[in-house]
Amino acid sequence: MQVAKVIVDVPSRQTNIPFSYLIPDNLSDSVTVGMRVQVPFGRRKITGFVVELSDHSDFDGKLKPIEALIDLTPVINPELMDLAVKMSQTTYSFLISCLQTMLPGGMRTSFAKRITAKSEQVVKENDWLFQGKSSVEINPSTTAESTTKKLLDLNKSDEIVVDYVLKRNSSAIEVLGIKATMTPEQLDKQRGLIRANATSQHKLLNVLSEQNNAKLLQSDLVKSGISASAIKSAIDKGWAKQIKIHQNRNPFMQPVKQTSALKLNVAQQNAVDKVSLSIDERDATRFLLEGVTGSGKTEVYLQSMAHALEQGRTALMLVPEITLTPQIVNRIRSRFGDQVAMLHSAMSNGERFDEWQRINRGKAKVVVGVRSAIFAPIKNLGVIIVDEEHDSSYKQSDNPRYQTREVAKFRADYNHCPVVFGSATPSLESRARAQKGVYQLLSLPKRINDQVLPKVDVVDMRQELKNSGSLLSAPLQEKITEKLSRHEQIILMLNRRGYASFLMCRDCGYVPQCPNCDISLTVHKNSHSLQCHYCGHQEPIPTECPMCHSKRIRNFGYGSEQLEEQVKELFPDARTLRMDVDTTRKKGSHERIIDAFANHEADILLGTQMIAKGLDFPDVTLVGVLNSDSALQFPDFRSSERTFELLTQVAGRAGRADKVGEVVIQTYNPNHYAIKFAKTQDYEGFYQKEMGIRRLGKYPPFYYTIKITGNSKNENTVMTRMVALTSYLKEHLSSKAIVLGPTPKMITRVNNQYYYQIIIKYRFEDQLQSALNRILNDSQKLKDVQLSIDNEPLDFM
DNA sequence: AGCACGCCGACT
DNA sequence: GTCGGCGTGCTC
Repeated sequence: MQVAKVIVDVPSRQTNIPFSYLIPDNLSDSVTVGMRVQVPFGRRKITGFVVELSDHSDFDGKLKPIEALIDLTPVINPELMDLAVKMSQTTYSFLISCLQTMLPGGMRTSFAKRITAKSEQVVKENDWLFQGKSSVEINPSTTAESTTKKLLDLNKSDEIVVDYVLKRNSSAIEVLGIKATMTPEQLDKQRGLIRANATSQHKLLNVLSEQNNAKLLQSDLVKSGISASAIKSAIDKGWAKQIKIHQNRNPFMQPVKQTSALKLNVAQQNAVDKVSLSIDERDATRFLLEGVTGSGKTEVYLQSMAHALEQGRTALMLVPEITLTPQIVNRIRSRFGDQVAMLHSAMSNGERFDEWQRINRGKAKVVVGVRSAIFAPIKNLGVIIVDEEHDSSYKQSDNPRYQTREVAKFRADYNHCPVVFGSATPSLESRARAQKGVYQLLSLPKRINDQVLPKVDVVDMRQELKNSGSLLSAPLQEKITEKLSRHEQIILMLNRRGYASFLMCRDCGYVPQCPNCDISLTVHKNSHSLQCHYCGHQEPIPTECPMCHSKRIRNFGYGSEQLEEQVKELFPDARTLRMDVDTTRKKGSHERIIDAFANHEADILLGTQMIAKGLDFPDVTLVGVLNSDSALQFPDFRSSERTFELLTQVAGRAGRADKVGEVVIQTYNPNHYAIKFAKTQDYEGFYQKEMGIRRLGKYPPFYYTIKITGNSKNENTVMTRMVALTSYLKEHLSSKAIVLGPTPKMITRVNNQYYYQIIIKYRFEDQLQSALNRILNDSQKLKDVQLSIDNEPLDFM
């Protein structure tokens, strides 16, 4: 008997165990661990991952056979299989979720329900469903309840057959395009029929007649300034027809010039030597590479990776979400050429699938990517680089809540290779480990070419408030004027957390709240609506106060939109660019804004955090942080660390070329240590001070932490359950463990669900994992409260 | 998560 | 009497 143990694609606690299936004879040679299979499960058909092959099963019932193979080669290799199991244990999440997150998005398969009528009569009677066809496909997750009921009836009366068809939503390599249907002569005549000022349509006519036989990509046309509506009207007017183009995807836009290794300074050379030695000796040393912006960390990464390749091994480099710009990728590709594969969230599903496939086939020797790239199926790793290791995007915020740094260590152990964690402002956890000798510390103390650090001014906004109340302090305004007159560029950053603009009645103080959540609604000017950032609720902006009917209901607080308005008022001649979630929502718009600013199409770039990181504009000589301390307002133990990090990062943006940069930090807490150390760019000073505070507060890195969140639509139910959990935990953990709570979350109600949390702080608790698993299992039965566990949460909020 | 079975209220 | 509400439990 040949049996495959399968983890089925049903994310629930009861199905979080392998199910046994018979391997039919025709598949007996092909089924391997790590492949996905199609199996019957109850009445349904679903996908699953083969996790083990065996000659027997412990299940007493009758085994069903595997129906089909989805993959011809394993998609999860043995290393990743081990990792998935370990990860599901440490993150308290389902094994199936871990396996799924390892695959590139778009490779997920799902089943569509196919409804087939048993007779012509049935088709006719149910035109709402069949619309003349004898068989239709239905997506189970988007089917309305009323439809489901009707289908059930039809099924009962034996009028239809329901089965399932596999839907593979990967690699849709088809993109929209158009092709001319008229000859150039005919197109010429069309010119007379459209308005002279319809520039977009004229342009399109030119392109159509010049490239009369070509298949034109819609995205290329839009890029060259032809509007989508012009394309649409071209199709309507019969100039061209819409076609689907099979595109050979290549995520790298242009070819890059080959570059070679740069000369290293003493500290850099030392770092490269240490890492190389560790690669040669195949030991899984963890390095912490600490060096300020401009100290040449990237060159150390590149030469370490080059060394791994020389030894016939491979390299994996991780960068934070927003830092993975074409600039960075090109720098890596210029060194390693076509052996580089890139995995980035801004790529399309299809592009990522292609890159993943190249890696899985062993065609790529270097992988560069964001968080999820840590699961790239690259074999024979020689070195792993985690750049900006403190960055919060390395922790996944939903299940499985893994920390990329920890996954990197697992893979390093498995491959016997070193990991290099690099940062100008390392996380306290990593820096403390370096202190204890768990990580090996490598320092790059000097900036390349002995560039001077920018000059940082701190402006006390409490004084400024008395004077004007403007967002921009007088000293900052002066500096902006000065830089503008010299045609130098400026970056203004607004830390938007908690500073979104809301509506308030000037007469009675009423602030519109979200009906589903405990939070005020945010004003969105461009869509002219009030929106809730937590549940997505939208409503129109009222013209009068619903409470007191006053007309004096106005914006309050500052968003980047308000900032832009104010800047335009104060500096009418300056050209501004805004970069925030609103202006970067569309794919590629992020790059477009960066390029535009780099090309001096604007004098002032303003926006939120995302402009702080990784960008390199040599002509920026002034950076202003308008509300540097808004993070400090948050009651969270990491708020100082975040503030310091952010300010240090932004300061690094100013004056990287020959010009000395200036930084203006506006704050209401000029005496806060995070601000003071940021002013002098003194990471080590900050580290010492912050460690003292963490020790006193029994926070990480002195204690490990776990956050348990519970939610329910009834506030009392969650509260009682969480109180019970707290006493259970106190009973089952040692007296040294600290169990805090339960406390309502800062925003207690979201989407009409009430959220409460418990924090556990501990050092050594061997009973913890089993206690938490028991809690999760029990909560399966009592499903009035939803529980989720976050191991080493980023915040306690 | 689905999907079915099963046990109690308001209706042709 | 039955249709249908959703609580409970299983899926190899």
